[in-house]
Amino acid sequence: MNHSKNEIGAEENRTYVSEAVIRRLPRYFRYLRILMREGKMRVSSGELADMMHITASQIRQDLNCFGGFGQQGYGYNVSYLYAKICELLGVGAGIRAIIVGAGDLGRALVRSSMFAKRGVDITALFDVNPALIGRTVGGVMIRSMEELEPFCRENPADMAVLTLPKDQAEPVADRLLAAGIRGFWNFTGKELHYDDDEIVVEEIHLGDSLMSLNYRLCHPSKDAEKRQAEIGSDT
Amino acid sequence: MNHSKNEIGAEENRTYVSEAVIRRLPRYFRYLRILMREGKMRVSSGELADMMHITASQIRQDLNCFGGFGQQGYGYNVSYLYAKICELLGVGAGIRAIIVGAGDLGRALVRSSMFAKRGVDITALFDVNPALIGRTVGGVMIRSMEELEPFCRENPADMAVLTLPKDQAEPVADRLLAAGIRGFWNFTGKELHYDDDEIVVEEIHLGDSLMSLNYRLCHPSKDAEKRQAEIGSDT
DNA sequence: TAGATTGTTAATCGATTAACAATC
DNA sequence: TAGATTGTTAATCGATTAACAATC
Repeated sequence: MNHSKNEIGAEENRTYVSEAVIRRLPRYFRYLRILMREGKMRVSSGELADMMHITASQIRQDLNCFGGFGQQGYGYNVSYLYAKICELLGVGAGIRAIIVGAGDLGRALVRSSMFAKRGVDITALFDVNPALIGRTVGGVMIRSMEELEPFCRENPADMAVLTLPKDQAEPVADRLLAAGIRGFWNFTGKELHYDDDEIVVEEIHLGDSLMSLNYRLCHPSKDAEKRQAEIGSDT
Repeated sequence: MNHSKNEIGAEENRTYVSEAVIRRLPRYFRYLRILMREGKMRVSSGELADMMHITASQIRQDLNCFGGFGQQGYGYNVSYLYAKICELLGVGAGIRAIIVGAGDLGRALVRSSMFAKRGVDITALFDVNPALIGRTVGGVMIRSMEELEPFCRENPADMAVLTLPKDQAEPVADRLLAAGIRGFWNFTGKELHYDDDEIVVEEIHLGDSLMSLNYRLCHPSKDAEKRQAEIGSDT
């Protein structure tokens, strides 16, 4: 990723892009990949909508935030649209990340193909545990936390993946900010909030996700309740 | 969890509860725990709002979906409200889960304290890999995929955590549905969609989350851009 | 009682959907 | 040209915020 300037895209008529739209971009990315794998050349908003379980209107509206990627009467060219979405999502921008915390989760992440697939380069792993330091996981060396600042000076990173214990999240995030890191992928469960809108935080709260599932399991929708009752009276 | 009937709560004047509200409930759960740990007896919507970076109005609106948990002029009793939220989220309902896929992620999850903390009981792990079968991780035995149906017959589970390869997600989910499972915590990256609204799916798409972070790193907000430009001209 | 803070209604804001003219 | 499908505006829907009366 280019660290000296931040000019983007060129022609794009970027107005304000809502959070909701941003969250759908990776889904477009994934479904377009499926179409490419299937060898489809073109796709209409209607077809894509059926695949993705959203409306065609929403797709056209979303894509038009970034420019006219389609063609009237034809639809969208799959590989062209895919290329555009990749560009938007920074695939190929050479984004560099470090992982802080080499516990079960940190190690599972670095061993996965997730980062490579999306063009994110993991340059280092850090941990406090002396038993881990020096070991290599998924081709990445585990370093001491003392090396954090000197390493970042030599190898500027765009983001840090936080997979360390909750109580260390805030102090470590502060060190990372001081070391020039501007993005956090935060798995710690301790939410990070900054006023500065140059600092980007993506929270992954697995516990919250689990509980929302629990809620829906415990509180069936009215329709489901009704059906359940009918089954009950059948027996 | 009670498998024979699905009566809920009792007095609650449950109308429709939106997805947005459901997703905030686990946050209330977490922040109330913090207040309890600190020994606070009462909290006002304003105080809680400051902690959570949301508006007091939203908190009052949210909680009133489920009934009047507060008291005018006083605020909310922390432990009472916490108990109510726990009840809503099914903590203590004895929810039972199995994990399908004992790879890095499946093993990382079962070894974490996440499930225990939220009253979810992991009763089994399943995998196809003969080298893993019979081993115990986080106190849970890894079983063969052939045991899936017989095990579920003997030990009905409420949900399955899907941590297996993408291409197996759909066929395995179908087997689980046939075996009576109604909830999926889906880490596979292959989205599951069912018409039946008794079937609950919670998608965790780590790749999508990472990409949305990438997007925001590559596209600084207008404010941030302006500031960046000023810094640039200073040097 | 006076002060505080909820519960709840009304106003605002934003996101989704529908409709259709533009155009390939 | 006729048919298809986008780009875009307008209508609808839902969620958030503001306001204030109820009440502890």
